[in-house]
Amino acid sequence: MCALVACNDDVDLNRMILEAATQIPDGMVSTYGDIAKALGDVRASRAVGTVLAKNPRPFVVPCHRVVYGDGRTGWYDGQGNGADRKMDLLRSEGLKIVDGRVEDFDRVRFNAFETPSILKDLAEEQERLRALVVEKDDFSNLEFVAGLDVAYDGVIGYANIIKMRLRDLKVVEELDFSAEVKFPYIPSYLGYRELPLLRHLIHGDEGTVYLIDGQGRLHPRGFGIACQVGVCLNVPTIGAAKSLLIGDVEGDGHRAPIHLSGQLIGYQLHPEGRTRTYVSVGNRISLETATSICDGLMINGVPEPLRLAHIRCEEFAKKARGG
DNA sequence: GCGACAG
DNA sequence: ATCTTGTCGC
Repeated sequence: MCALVACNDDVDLNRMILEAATQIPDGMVSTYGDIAKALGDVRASRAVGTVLAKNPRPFVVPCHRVVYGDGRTGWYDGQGNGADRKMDLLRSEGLKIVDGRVEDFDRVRFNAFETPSILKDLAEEQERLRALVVEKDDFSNLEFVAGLDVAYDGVIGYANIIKMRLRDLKVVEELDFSAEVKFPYIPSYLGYRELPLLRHLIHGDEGTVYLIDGQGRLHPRGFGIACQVGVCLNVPTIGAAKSLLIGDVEGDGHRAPIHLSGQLIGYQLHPEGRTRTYVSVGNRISLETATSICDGLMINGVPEPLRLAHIRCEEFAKKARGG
């Protein structure tokens, strides 16, 4: 009997980024990339900037001490404003700023962060769980497809699931769930941002395959969000994304193969005159079945359950805001 | 100038 | 993903 597989889906990376920034002492600076590296992946540097730009506690969290990699001080409020304010604050802490750059950058650059290398841990977890992905049809009496999507309003994520009967595409179930999201968007770590929401909408109904808005095996570590949802909740899943994260498309046909390090990992679906959809295995399904199912759902240019879930979670977010 | 990466 | 005026096209 295959049980659910645990993964770190409750990481508060926003908090960890702010906590790292508080470690920069008065009179020193660091960079967005330095913090990202300390957290385990330099590719999170944009996310570090995004989170610090929305710093809820200025001064308590000295985000003004975080500058660009070349020593330019940059903006203060994340809206393209406050460059002078940031330079004044740094000067008041004893730093020299010339032409918008920190003087003696190397000498005042703090890099002794004490923080878990969390992103490295998560990437290793993805590599480990990837071995648990089942790439063959593992379900009986497939009767329903459920599409999931998430919309955002500030720190809150609004998730929705639309379940349809495959036979006639009739919507048979719909569910909402919202909660605070504590993990920023970082390419290749999307599952850690959205699984905490999606898990409340998935109950492993018999005869149901789940369509996830994002990649499955078409991922740098072969473990995109569709795999993570599938393995961690032990359900059949398909990854269907609107753009490519990795992989090479062969031609631009209606159903073009996508290769990753020489292996056939996905298909591009490209209906005439419409946008492309990139399909790959999430879990407990074969690539051929996953692709055929998606193909049959492209009645409005994108897989219909995802289109409806997208509309619904945006309405959900708007309504919750009071609009 | 090169590379640029799901939502 | 979200921020957003006017503009283009079915």
